[in-house]
Amino acid sequence: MTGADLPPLSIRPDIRAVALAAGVSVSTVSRALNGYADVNAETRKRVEQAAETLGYRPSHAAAMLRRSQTGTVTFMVSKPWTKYVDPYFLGLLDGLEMMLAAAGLDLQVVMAREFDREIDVIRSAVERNRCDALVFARTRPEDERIDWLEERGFPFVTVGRNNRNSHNFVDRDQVQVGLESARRLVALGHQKIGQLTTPLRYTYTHLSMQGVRQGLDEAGLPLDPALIVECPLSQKTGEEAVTELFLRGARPTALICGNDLIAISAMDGLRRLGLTPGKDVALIGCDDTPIAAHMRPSLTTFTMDLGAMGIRIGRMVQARLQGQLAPQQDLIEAPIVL
Amino acid sequence: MTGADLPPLSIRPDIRAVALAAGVSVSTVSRALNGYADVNAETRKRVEQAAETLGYRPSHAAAMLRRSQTGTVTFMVSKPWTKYVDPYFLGLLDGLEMMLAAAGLDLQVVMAREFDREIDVIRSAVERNRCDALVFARTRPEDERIDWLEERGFPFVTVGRNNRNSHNFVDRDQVQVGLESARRLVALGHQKIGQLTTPLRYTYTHLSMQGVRQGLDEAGLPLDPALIVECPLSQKTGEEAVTELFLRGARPTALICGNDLIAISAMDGLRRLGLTPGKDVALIGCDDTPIAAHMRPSLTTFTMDLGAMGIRIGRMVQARLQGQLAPQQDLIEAPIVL
DNA sequence: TAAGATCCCAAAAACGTTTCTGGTTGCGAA
DNA sequence: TTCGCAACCAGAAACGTTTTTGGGATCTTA
Repeated sequence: MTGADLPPLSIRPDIRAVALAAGVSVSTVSRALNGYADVNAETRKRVEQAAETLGYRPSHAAAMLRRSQTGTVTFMVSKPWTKYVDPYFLGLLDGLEMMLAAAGLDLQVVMAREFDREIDVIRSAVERNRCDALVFARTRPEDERIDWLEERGFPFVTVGRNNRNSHNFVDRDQVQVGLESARRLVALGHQKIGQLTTPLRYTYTHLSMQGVRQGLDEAGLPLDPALIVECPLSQKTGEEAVTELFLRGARPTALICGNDLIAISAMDGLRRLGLTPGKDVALIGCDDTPIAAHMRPSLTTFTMDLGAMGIRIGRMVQARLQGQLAPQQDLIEAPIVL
Repeated sequence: MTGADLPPLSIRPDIRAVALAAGVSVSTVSRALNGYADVNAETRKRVEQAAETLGYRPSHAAAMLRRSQTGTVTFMVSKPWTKYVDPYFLGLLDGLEMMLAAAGLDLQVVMAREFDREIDVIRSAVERNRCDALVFARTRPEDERIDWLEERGFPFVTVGRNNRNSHNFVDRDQVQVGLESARRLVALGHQKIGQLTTPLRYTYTHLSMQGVRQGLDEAGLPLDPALIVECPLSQKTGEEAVTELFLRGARPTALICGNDLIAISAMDGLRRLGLTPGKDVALIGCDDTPIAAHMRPSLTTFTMDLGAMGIRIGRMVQARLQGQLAPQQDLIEAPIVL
């Protein structure tokens, strides 16, 4: 007994160490711990016991190398639009991470800092094999990201649709949102209803506008293009839009806003013009940001269970990763909140 | 020529394939591509050329297995407090991701959904060897997470301090914030200055209060404990606090609020009591959430460059990962915004 | 009792890198 | 010429799993 062959103490235990301790082979340990069927119940217990007492943690890298997968899904956030639309982001991430963690998957976050780099970021992520699936939002009617991924058969889920909708997505029922907005304002007697829309490059903007159009149609009201302004995603976006609107002589009595920030900054714009928001011009928002609830006048908006949305995305990712190829698509309702 | 030995087409090329194409050994390819010195310039060029034309992407899993590291840093977000403090989160993540990406590191996000699970989440992350470093916020004076990690020598950076400060951290200069808040209100003639603080379990709350106390001292004003209410991180937090304050008979003429949401909901509370925020009771916030800028009355608050903060964190992580052991600590200023 | 089946498990071959060890060249100095 | 040294590179041994292959028991069935 020289002691030279003693196993090193307090070092991360191998799968070999577990096998030794349990008195079985390495392969049996692997099968036992991974829940394969062809291992005796008692043997499995012995292995689990050994792993437990040794504090064995399988090496992720090794497992992933062998299985040739990564065990992570990547969420790409497009920076330019998130700065002012934060709440959207975290709630979603929360639900998503919960589902993924339960499935043993990691969540990675990458940022696309410029609009036209989004495709590069995606390409890099999949070509370097850093993830098994992708999630991203702000889809466009013609979305090269979707095209590229579909072409390659790489798993992904989007928040929002494109004009083909042959892939996995989750989306708010934007048409319904637009429709309800219009109906509500019509019911209040408004005839000249304006729209401060989110950027037109995004699909959801068009869907929302489609809903509004439908609502106006129902009421026999015309759709006046002069009452529509596209708003960029900036801090004072609504204020500038309102100014532009009234400068060109349009006099809406109500405004349907693409999101809460547009609505809230539009209020500033109205005040600057000497108008009282909520009285002279009715406003309706969309998003239910936490702070919006404290605005005066209070803002009517549409809420959404982002956590639930994230969970559904997580489920879709999982299903897709388990080989389910038929596209899953989910529209979630966005109840109005006064 | 049977064709049987033809290399398979359109399959992910090996490092072996590159070696073959470049007419050099596998190890040379590795050293060439990883920028080692002992490889002839011309050879290196040939290797890079071959890798390029083959579209070679090294397998992350294999490299990480061999190097026995993960190439990712994990950001833990504690859910309970983020729901209403979103902006804090994304800006930080943005800067951090930028630095990490530049260093070839991945950013992973995990959520701690319950307060007392934070340590479990951290333990799991490091024990399962899923990351090379950790980042988290909401530090407490006695923070078991910090203790645990320090004990183990695992690299990490926090947003915020504990009562020992022997580790890497980035923080806003909270004392300064409190001090300036108090000075400002004192200068406006206020004598009875209340505080609606963030939860006392966090270090930054105490630092901020310390600053306020210092400001009051300077002016020879007493610190009245009856004017202080601790606010949980909820939607109506400030409103409830104000109600409690006035119910117990305290009549502050100014309120220093721990964050913008507290301040904004406190306005609601004041209105409910028949008081006019900004006139009857002055308010001062902290955080500069994007929407707060549109409040009426407008809110004085403290801003912070979160992106820069994230970048500094990223730098610290990198330095630590490269073996720099001396703790780096950074206080960033938080200018007041009216 | 022999012949399959069935149930477990061991051995070994991957997975694709990095790094350690050592060997071959070419060159200047002894 | 010989030796030593530097520069460059090849070979092979890891890294820690999973999965394939195959084989020895044990159990059924005829």
